[in-house]
Amino acid sequence: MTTRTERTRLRILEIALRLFAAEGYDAVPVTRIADEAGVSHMTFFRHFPSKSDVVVTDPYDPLIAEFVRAQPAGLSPLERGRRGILEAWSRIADQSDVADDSVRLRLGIVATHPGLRARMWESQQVTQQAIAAALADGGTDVLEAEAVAGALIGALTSALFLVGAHPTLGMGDAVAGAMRALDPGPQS
Amino acid sequence: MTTRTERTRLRILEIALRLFAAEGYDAVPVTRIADEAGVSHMTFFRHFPSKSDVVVTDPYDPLIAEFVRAQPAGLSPLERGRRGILEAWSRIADQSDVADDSVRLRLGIVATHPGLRARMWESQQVTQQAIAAALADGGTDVLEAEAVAGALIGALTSALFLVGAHPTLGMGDAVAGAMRALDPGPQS
DNA sequence: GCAGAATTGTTAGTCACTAACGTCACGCGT
DNA sequence: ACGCGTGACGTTAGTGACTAACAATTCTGC
Repeated sequence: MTTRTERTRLRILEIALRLFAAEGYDAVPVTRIADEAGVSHMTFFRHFPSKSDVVVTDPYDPLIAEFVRAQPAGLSPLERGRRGILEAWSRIADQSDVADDSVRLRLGIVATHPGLRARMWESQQVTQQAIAAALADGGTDVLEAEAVAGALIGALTSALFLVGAHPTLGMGDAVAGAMRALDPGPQS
Repeated sequence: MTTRTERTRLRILEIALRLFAAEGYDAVPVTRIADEAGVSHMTFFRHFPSKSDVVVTDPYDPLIAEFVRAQPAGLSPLERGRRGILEAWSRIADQSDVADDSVRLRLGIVATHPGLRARMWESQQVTQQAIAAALADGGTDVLEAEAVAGALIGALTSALFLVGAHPTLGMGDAVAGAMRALDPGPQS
């Protein structure tokens, strides 16, 4: 049951992504997208609070934080975060359609544009804060929780940008590789 | 020998920071800053390419990458990065004046503003890329180098935001704490 | 003091985004 | 099937960041 709102939103989104990919993000004004979608620029902004949201929005679940919270308290904060993200990813990868072409297309657009990279990082901050809160609730002190969460999101974000820049790199491999890079290896 | 350019730049900077701190970043238009500094808005933009540069610019040296590169090749990439940043920081802290009040003031303004946080992260990306390149030159594969660099900058950035939000937290302590959070501890 | 160079000002314009308010069409109940 | 209320959409007018082109000013070396 697709409502009218969803249809309009999707139409705007597809046209915008096509134009951005073809002509470049900065070269395409919002009015152009609105025109080609047969709507006014106001309608565009009602569906996407800002131009960049078209390309940056995907609900990278605060569900990640739940998986972090679920890790055994005996582990170091970094290790809890690592494993939480890995588990969350495998859960997400199951219900596929996340690794679909639209995501890759968006990552491709974002990866080449510093301002959009920053916007994407900004959008990940809610996840980062959720992870930090999960760790801090587990008794980790605030500075360490914040630093670990920042590191995890930083590594993850870098990996996703690589995916956008490298058509041959799979998202699953990238995420797994990023988390492996933070693996301390066997502890003494 | 302070040139005219430097004087004008400094005047704009001081007035802008004062206004931002007093009334909020979004509430102060560029024209207002220009007026109070006795210049036109064009002069503002000639000294600061964008409004946010006033608050986000400080040359957090690509010197960091040199210290990373200088770490022994036997260590893991993460460990090389950790130690490189720690050494770079101690070197920077020596020639003081980095930890001065202006930096804290700017961090305070940035920390409360999501868009500015993103801009600051964006400005750290040149350092991140330099670190990634340093690691990749040392034989680390690209994904791991990129992920580690992202993690380091992510942790560092989070720590700096905490400094901005917490007047009692010292910058040195924050940086040290952030790096400690990524310490794998004694390896087996 | 004067020529040339660097710095700044003026003006006019583009684009992202917002507020207020009017209008129309969709889909719901009857 | 048909009206009617609500939500989706349009229009207009405006603000603020930022740029280009060119004119005017101040500064500096000689």
